[in-house]
Amino acid sequence: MYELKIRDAVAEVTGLDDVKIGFPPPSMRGDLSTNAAMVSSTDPGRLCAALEKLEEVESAETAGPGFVNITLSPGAYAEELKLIAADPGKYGAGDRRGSILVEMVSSNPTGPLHIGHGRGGAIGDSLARMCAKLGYRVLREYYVNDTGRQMNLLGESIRCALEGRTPPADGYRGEYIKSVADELRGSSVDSGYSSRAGELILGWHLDVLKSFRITYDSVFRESRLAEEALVKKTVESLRAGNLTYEKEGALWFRSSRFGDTQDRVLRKSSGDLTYFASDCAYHLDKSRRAERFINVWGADHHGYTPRIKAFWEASGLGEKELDILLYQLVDLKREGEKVSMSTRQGEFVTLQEVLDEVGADAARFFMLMRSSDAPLEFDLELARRQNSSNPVYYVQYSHARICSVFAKASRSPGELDLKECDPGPEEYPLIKALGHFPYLLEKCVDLKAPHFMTEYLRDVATAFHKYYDTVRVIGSGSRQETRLLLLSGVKGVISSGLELLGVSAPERM
RNA sequence: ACCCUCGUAGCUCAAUGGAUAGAGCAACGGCCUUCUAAGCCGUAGGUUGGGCGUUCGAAUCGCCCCGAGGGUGCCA
Repeated sequence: MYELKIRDAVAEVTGLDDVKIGFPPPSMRGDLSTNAAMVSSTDPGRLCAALEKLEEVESAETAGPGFVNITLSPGAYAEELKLIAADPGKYGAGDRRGSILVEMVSSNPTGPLHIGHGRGGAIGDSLARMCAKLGYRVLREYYVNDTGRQMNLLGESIRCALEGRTPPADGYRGEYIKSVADELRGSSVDSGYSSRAGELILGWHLDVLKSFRITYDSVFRESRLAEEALVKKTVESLRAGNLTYEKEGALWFRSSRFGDTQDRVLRKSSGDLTYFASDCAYHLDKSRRAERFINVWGADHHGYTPRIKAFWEASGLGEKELDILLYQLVDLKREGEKVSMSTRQGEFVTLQEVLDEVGADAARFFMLMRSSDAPLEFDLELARRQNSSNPVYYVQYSHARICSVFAKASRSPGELDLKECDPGPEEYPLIKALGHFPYLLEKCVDLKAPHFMTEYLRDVATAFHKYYDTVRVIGSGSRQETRLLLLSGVKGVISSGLELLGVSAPERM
């Protein structure tokens, strides 16, 4: 954890609270670099002197326009490797406190999940895994809109399918409607088919997500809000707080006072409460279940975020962090051709179909390779290809190669002798790659950007493959134990990293 | 019309205001008698859409223009 230690030392000297540690360009001397002296107008010489007091630092020098470049001591490498090899699964784990609730996917149960839902799930779940690794208590929640117009339409569409009639013009069609209808044939229809159908489809969703390695701690149904009169209560409390007004027969929330572009209707002139009112009630209820919140939403909802944030502020919840993480939609391609994604016609490619075709490993890795801000091009052919053009195999292959070395050496990572740990310059670059893991993990969580992990794992895999190519492990005499320890460390970081992405680390390929 | 996101190598994309803008794929040329060649090494590829500004320093921040996608309901 030398990177974190050095970062904290730099923070102390410069007084900055967001110190960035980077790597100097390859042509320059030094293993780590910081611009903190420039940014904080600290005398770089003073920073160098302070850093050189650390046992992890061999030397520190000023370079360029005021960067401080740090050269690590041999002891830093040895200690880091011992730390990793002693308990690879625990390396990078943090002791952060508090609870985080991650809401993700939350699809209406009116049709199958598609690839876009998968992206939201992959981002949310991986972020949740990373938060948990840093020590937070994490809750994954699924919010289900199981009431309202769309659900009524679903019920109506099922009824039509059962009675052999054509569905309403704006109703749902497609093979899955027939499947649902078949399941419900002959069951009681006292309250229509919508609620039974919704539960059935919700079950499918949770099953697909499970095979996508996403499981939930809670499923919150919108219908519960009505049952417990929570929407009414929420609206009443806004009204009592003088945050609403009546206009043209409707009740409006003064969201524009809290940063929204306009006020929003809570109760229509028809007397019905809006979907927004339900969502407020849901967020109010949810706010009691954790200290911090992350909503993972498709970018098509971005216009909706100011009003929810406005409600959050208006309800006095501003001290609890609510992050709405938006992700751009997915362009599905097959051999370079865009795959049609029309929704109501039932022609879209479902998440299940993608999983059947490329497997959960490739699907998760691909969806996490890009920044959430960028649209994702998902090429089914590439994801399915079992060769070097597929990046997920590159990372997994490094893990399999290591397992193979241990098998060949008839040793196992758990039985190595830490006292034999004595890395030299050949090992340094690879240890340095491993040593970046704790810092990178914090970066992923703090920037809510799990895609950094995919890039990092490719870097580690590259460092490993280079090492493997030039350094012989088995039969290297007195060096062998150190090298096995290093491989054990690489194996640990790769499998931890893949685990955080929800991707398997195969022992053989 | 307004708002949001994006525009970086032939393609897909990285880069939390830093140093000579980096990877992968595709192309070309090398490396298996040795722990998995799903690997490694090398070559080539750029006016970061265009312009003006802010500053020690801009792909990143501001303004204008061009282009792509999304959003703007008393729908859910």
